[in-house]
Amino acid sequence: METSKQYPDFVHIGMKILLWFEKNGRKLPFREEKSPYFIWISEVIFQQTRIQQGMEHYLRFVERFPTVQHLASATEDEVMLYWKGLGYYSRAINLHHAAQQIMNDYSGEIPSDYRALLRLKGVGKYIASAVMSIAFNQPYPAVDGNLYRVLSRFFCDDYDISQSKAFDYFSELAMRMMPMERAGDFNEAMMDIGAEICTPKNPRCTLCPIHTDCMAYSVGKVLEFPIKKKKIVKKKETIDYFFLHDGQSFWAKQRGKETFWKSLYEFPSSIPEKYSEMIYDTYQVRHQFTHKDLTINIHLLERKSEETLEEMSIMEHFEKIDFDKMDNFSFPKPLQDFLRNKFSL
DNA sequence: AACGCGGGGAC
DNA sequence: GTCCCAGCGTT
Repeated sequence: METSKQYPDFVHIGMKILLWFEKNGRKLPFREEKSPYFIWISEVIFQQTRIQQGMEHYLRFVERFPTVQHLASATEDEVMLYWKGLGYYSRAINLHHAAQQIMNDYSGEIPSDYRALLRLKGVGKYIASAVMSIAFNQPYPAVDGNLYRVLSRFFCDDYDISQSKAFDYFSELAMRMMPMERAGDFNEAMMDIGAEICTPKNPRCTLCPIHTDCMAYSVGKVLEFPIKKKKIVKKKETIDYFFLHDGQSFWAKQRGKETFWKSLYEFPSSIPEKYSEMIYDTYQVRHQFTHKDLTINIHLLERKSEETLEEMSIMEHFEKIDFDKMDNFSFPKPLQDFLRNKFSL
């Protein structure tokens, strides 16, 4: 098979992209000084989150944890507090763990080595390549969904992106375009084109610096790419919660790390049979996950004295949380909304 | 190789 | 409401 370094036959396309990027690239805070730490954090936060959606979280996060040292020495609960609302909570747990790996194994310095980066929790081939290219200007292609879309359209390539081999395949294509001495700029430029021009729907092709070279554009088939053969199967699931409070506090418990909403807090999921008559209302909310359609029933129980509540054996593993202290805990979005709407907090 | 994991924007 | 977006860890 031909290798990219031997056949950089589309590098003139990469040059067009760089020229466009210098005038039209997004100005983002972590692009100012190219600090490996800020690049790493931004890649983890924005890997599956749009810039607009996660920017406030990013700014808060790096203000509170400005260095690897700050992040490593924080408690996991505090890290979760700054991650609250971003979703995919294992990212935060892994990020925290990786910060401690960097303290222990690399004296607090982000390693400038692809293999070493891959050993960090939460760092896969994409983030390792992004850090290597953007922070250290090494020629690694940052292959993500943007790149699949831009390249499959540019080359009119029907390679199935749901196959795991697609990563290597499109890495090869990217390397044929990349001006080697400006890998970081090239990768950032491709992300910007994918996010703002070569979008999944309503692509703004005429603004694209390479649309006159784009093979899908030339035959009017842009929207047919990329090809993804595997489709998502959505499952249904129901959760019952029992909301107990004494007017000042309510009961909650931290979730485990087995399934979704890792390490976030939730309400009791069951109560002794004899208390079911205390239910006076049920608040139902549907919540859409990518792979799951969740129905949440929050059963409100009549206000009881603290003594009564403490007697209930089910309460043993739960914490009593004051309504006015709830911001110190990380709740899933629907439970946060419930608390805010139902009790106007 | 297959599966689970969030939340928000566009329409 | 419905549809869409995506890398990483685990198994």
